[in-house]
Amino acid sequence: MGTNTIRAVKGMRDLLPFETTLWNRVEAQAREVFRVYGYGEIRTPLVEETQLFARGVGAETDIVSKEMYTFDDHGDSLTLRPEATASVVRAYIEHSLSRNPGLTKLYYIGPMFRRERPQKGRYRQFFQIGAEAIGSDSPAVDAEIIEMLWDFLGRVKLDPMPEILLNSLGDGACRPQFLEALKSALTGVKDRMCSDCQRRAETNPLRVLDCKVPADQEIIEGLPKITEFLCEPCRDHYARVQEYLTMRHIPFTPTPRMVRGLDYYTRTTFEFVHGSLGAQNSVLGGGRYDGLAETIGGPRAPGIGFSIGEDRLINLLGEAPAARPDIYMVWLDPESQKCAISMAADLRARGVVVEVPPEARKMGKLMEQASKLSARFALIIGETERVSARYTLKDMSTGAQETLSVDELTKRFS
RNA sequence: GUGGGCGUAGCUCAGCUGGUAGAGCUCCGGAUUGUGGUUCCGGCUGUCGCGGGUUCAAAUCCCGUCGCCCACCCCA
Repeated sequence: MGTNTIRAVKGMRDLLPFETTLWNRVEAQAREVFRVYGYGEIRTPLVEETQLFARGVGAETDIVSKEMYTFDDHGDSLTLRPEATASVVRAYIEHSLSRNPGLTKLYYIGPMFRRERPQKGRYRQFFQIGAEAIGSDSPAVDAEIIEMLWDFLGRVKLDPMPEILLNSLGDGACRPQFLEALKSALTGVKDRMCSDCQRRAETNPLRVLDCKVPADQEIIEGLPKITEFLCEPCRDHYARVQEYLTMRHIPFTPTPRMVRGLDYYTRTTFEFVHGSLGAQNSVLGGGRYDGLAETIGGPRAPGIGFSIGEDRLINLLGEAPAARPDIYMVWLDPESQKCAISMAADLRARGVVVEVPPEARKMGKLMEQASKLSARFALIIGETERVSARYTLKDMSTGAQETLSVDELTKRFS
């Protein structure tokens, strides 16, 4: 690798064929699950007005305050989307989707951008598969969306399945009271906590609950819990989400200490965590955002959604078997090449994976290539085959050969 | 933004206390001008990340820098 070689920019990577087969499989599975749950695909722009994220996601969040790719476009401040929920809700408002009958259920698959220091399972361009159900605040919607995720992860055969952490963050009526209680409790104990927590106590008290420093755990145990402060409607909502999940036999762990990094979350929040992901153990996260639409200037539109870290999910799934040709065309002279080309066209039209070598080579080399590419069969086409109109099909794993007419051959592979 | 580890061939890596670069795999060719996977023979590829310093001499020691990885912060 020379010094002047141009390489992919930091935190962004190429996905090569041996990886994309698995990516495509996962995405196809996601689309199928979304389809049967009644979700339609939405494709929003990768670039939005910076204000959308500043107001939607929250100006004080880490994402907005220090991780966005923002640039000036002839006087307009634009940014590469760091997440998709704000865009989807923006589109929901812009196109008056609330006029459609029933819930608006949308899904998306695509790249997001955050300028963070890369590490395992964290990239500056990363992919998310997500969905949003907008237009209802019913707890049944919360449970169904989690069911859909559980269904999806089962279908892609994630093993073991992740742990579902569940919490409620309350709403505008009760969360402020909890925050007050938390802040006043912290003033008494923060001096005995780690330096990060002392800082968080000021900037983002909720995050203190999420601290992993062992020495702080006992103190955190003694802090107020959000669930003790939920107002009646929020308490009821949370209880019913749990009932609906239990009814569906979906295991979950109520986790009052789990908080989320985006400002728009209200009530239900959840996170699916997996042990073998390193420090970035969250495979997906989501929650309810009953106030988001209003925050970005629309009508009230309660909603709930999630986003799956596709890079992380893929990480957990291992590797897909390599693609291999069904037939490698071993042609031996120019006339046979023509023959190989036209037979390949017929076979490919039937979905058979056919490889036609581009240049004339010795038969031994061609067989060697067929073998190296793990072709299932080699089809030998030479003068002998042409004059008899019967072609030699060799099974590469057993070495058995047989001669077939074109008709027999197509029948064999249809 | 902060900390730690690591940068030698396409890949995995060796190279001890400084003497100016190697192995395996891959790739290409031949043994084998109509038969591969085994075997044998031959061959290609490196500014030893980059820059500077010490030295008669640096892949090796020192400084700086860049990159990658992991962790922190935070999060998908």
